[in-house]
Amino acid sequence: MTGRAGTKGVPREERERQILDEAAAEFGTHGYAHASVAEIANRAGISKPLVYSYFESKDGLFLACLHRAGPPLVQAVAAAQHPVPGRQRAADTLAAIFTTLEPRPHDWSIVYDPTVPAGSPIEQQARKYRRALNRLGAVGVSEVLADVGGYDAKDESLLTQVWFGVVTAMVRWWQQHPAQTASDMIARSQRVIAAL
Amino acid sequence: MTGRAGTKGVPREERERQILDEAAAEFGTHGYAHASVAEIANRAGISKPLVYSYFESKDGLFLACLHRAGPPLVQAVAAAQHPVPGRQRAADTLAAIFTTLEPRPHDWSIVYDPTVPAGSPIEQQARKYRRALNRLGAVGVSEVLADVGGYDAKDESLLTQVWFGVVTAMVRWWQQHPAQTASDMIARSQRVIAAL
DNA sequence: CCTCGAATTGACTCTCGGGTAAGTTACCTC
DNA sequence: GAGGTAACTTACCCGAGAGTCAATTCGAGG
Repeated sequence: MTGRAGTKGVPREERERQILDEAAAEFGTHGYAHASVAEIANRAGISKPLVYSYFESKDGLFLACLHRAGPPLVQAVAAAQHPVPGRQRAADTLAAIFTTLEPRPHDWSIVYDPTVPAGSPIEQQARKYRRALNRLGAVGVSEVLADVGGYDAKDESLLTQVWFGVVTAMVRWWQQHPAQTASDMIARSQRVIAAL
Repeated sequence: MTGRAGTKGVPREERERQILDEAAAEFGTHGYAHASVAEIANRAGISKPLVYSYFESKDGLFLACLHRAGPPLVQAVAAAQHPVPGRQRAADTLAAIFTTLEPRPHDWSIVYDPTVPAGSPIEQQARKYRRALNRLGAVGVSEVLADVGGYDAKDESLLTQVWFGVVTAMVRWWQQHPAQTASDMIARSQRVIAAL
């Protein structure tokens, strides 16, 4: 933005962090396909080639965001699975997700970005994280369904997708109400779950 | 695809219907921003300029899809609102939605397409339909919340968003399992709702 | 059978965004 | 203070996709 070339004294590590933060926000709001690298550079106050010099490509940049977002989520959700009844387990899982997402709520949208090109390496990586989360979610789901009985495998798949639809909806709502803290969200989600 | 110009004897009205069908599928799967008019033309077995001669622009094409998708949904959902307890009302509403969506499940994704450019006329039109559906959904939501009490306006907004997240998740699941009929979906959704 | 309009196309332009080449500034070291 | 290197930029290339133009074929009236 200065118009002049030459270093500004910001070390690579710190710059990379700034870029990743802005990229996560941009990818999270517009999705991979709509996000523009130039816009990400703008937000970070630098120029496009610097982004390309640190991360090789748009894919590389997204992948870096993914690798920062995915593992903490998987780990937190796995740690939240205790043998308690369905509603409580759902609430615990949501609490773990909100806590993990506190620094960057957009990270969820990155893992569940529907606009990444099918078959691309980034889609495969995202799918790995999603599959891990899916497996964890399916446990709670089948437990809930088993209580009532009379269901088939497709019902299970449907309810799992509904569950992630619920999480996604809550996270998106959070993104639209950034003033809310993670604790606020946990409290709200508990009230909402109780109402069902 | 013939390679030759000249009429193929298909009257405008029928061609428009074909184009709209393919456009709905394409917009529904890839979203407005990713959908390519050339690809829509391909699927319909015609060339791009014909699409532009019937619908003026990509916006015009999307708008036509919107106007075919929105009103039936709003009307069906409105008609499904009876003064019954929360769970039952949700099931009724879902049944109305699935029935309306039977010919083209992608129509839901068109009304809720997150990739339409903000501020554009098509976004404003889509927002109108969404707002209508939202108002109807909010009635059921506030009723559900009132039963337990101790909630605020933000909780209401959150639960409304969650409700539409649930519907969207179910419709998306349907799109991935096209062999299911509307009746199948209604039965599944009822089982799932009962399990909560 | 001749013309007129509707249906239809190949081939073009223009813009936008990913990606690159080559150069510029500042600091650090000897 | 003369390199060398890390942090930066401007200016460009190129492919994809929206949108346009001029021509071509066919069927229906006179």
